[in-house]
Amino acid sequence: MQHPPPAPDGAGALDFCLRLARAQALIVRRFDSILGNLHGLSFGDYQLLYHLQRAPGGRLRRIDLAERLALTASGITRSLMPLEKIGLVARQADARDARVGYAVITEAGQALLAHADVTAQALGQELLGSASAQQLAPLSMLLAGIAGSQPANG
Amino acid sequence: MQHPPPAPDGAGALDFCLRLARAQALIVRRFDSILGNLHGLSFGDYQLLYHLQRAPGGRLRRIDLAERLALTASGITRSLMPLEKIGLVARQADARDARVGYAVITEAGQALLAHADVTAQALGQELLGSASAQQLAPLSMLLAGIAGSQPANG
DNA sequence: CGGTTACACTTGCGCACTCAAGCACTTCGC
DNA sequence: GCGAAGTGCTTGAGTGCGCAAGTGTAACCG
Repeated sequence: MQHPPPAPDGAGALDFCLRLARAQALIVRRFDSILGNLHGLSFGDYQLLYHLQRAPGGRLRRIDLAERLALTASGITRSLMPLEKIGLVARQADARDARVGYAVITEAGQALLAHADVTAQALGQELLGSASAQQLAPLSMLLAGIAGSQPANG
Repeated sequence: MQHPPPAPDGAGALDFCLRLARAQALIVRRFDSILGNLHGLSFGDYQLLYHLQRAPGGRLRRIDLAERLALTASGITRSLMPLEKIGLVARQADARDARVGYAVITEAGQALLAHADVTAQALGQELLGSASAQQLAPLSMLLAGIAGSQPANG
C-alpha cells in the first residue's frame, strides 16, 4: 500500500474552499443576471420554484425549503413573499398541524419555471462547458458529501 | 466512437450548480462561525488577509482584491474599513498613480492570520473529510474553469 | 388535565453587499 | 496644452439575509 492517506492536506482543502466560494459568487451573479433579464427571477427565486416543482404535490413545508436552499426560516419567509404576491407560489395550511405552512407552486409558477428551466439548463452547460457528464457525476457526489444532503431530493 | 458528446446534459449541469451553491452557503456559515469565535474574523475577513499575505509585498490594489474575492470595488472598501480600524490591514498609496490605493497586511494581521490559517486549514479538511486529494483535484480544476482565474494568485 | 418543552413561522434590527452616482486622477487624441 | 475618455476608489440608497425575540401550536409528562 503506497497510498493509504486519502485525506487532502490542509492547504489544499482550504484552497479548494476558497475556489468554491469564488466560483459560487460568479455563478450566482450570472444566474441572477440572465434569469432576471429573461424571466424576472433571481437565482434564489428560481431555486425555490425548482425545488417545489420536484417535490411531491408541488409543495414543501417552508422549513424544508429552507434546508434545501441553505437559508434560514426567516429568509424563506421573505423570499416567498414576492413570489406569493405575483402568484407564482401559493400558501397552504396543514390540516393536522396548524404550525406548518406549505408553499405550493401554482400553474403560473409551473409555466414560468418551464421557460426558466430551459434558460437555466443552458446557462449551467455554458458555465460547465469544459466538463463531461462523466466528470460531473462524481464531483456532484462530492458536493453532496460536503453539504450533508441533496438539494434536489431528501 | 460511442461517446463523442463531452457536454453534460442540462439537468446535470444545473443540478451541479445548485449543489455547488448550497455547499458554499454551508461552508461560509461554518467558517464564519468558527473563525468568528476563535479569531474574531468573518470568512470574508479571512479571505482578505489570505490573499494579501500571499501577494508580493503583502499588498494588493483594492480592485485586484475585489477580483479575487469576487466582490465589487465598493464591497472591498467597506470590508477593509473595520480591518484597517483594528490595524490588521493598512492603507498605502502608489507613488506613480494617485488613483490606486493598496491594502497591505500589517504585522498584527500576519500574526492573527498565522493562527487563523491553522484553524481554517483544519476546518477545510473537516468539511472535505470524505474526499481524497485525488478526488479534489479535478473539481478544483473545474472551479478554476468556472471562475476564469485563480483565487490564490493572478 | 396543566405545565414544560419543542417546533414552525414571523418580525425588528442590523450587517454586508450591489448598483448608480460622483470625485480624483491619468491617459489619449487633437 | 486641453478637452474627452478611462480608471480607481468612495458614498448614498436599496436589497437580501441572518440573528434574536416573539407568537401560536403541538407533543410530552407529571
